[in-house]
Amino acid sequence: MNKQKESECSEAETPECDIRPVEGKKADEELALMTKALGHPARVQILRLLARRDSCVCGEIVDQIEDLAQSTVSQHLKVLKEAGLIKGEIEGSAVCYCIEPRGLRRLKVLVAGI
Amino acid sequence: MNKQKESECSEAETPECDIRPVEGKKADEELALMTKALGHPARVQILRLLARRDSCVCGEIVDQIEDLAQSTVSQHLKVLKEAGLIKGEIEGSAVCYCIEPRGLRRLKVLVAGI
DNA sequence: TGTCTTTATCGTATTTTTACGATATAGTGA
DNA sequence: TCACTATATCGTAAAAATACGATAAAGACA
Repeated sequence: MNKQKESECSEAETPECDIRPVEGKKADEELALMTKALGHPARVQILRLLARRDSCVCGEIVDQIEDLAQSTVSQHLKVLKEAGLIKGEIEGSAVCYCIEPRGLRRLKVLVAGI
Repeated sequence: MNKQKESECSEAETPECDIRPVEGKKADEELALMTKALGHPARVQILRLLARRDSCVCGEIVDQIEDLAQSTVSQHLKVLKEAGLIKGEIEGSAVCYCIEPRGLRRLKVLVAGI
């Protein structure tokens, strides 16, 4: 059984990352990395799951992603984390995942800028 | 040497595709397919190349993508085409590629809707 | 302490992606 | 007709992604 603790996601973000260029070689690579990370149905589902909440999700992600083993979901979480789209914080015995607002915002800006 | 013919991209689009849902399993798969297609620096570069123009680009794409063989670029174009993000029209002896406005718009809507 | 829960990591098999050179296809123009 | 050009496709090799079960790690709690 999974508990759900509602821990805070830090929503106060410094806007430094939002003023980087939205095109050029560097931006191309950045956008490619982020879209590649999002390029799997399970990862889209996870990102949506987290984006819909104000708070982090602790220990119920595996249950919500259908038909995938725990280790596989963990791997998908890692991909999203490495792309800077989500973050995971150890919260007692569980790990709480939430959106990395800067990363998601950056993705949206880059896609909108195409 | 590559010629560049400036052929028209049809910009008048029926908006049917813009009123589909932006979340749910179907939308997740759609978004995953599109972002996966975009998840490579060369393909981001190609999409940007085409998005910056009003017209199609005939036969100079390979030159602009550095360090990749012609056959590889052709493969990347195919991936983008299959994802509905670009289209290619045979224009005399050359093939002209341009943005598929509906597809790109759909991608933007889906990403913005996360 | 020992056991349970939760999540990450490892090892591995399978599939997919990426990239290339070679070749096919189809139009252009001498 | 015969080259020449532009693009796609084929065959193939190497790398990366995907998924799983098994196991490790670390906290919770009796």
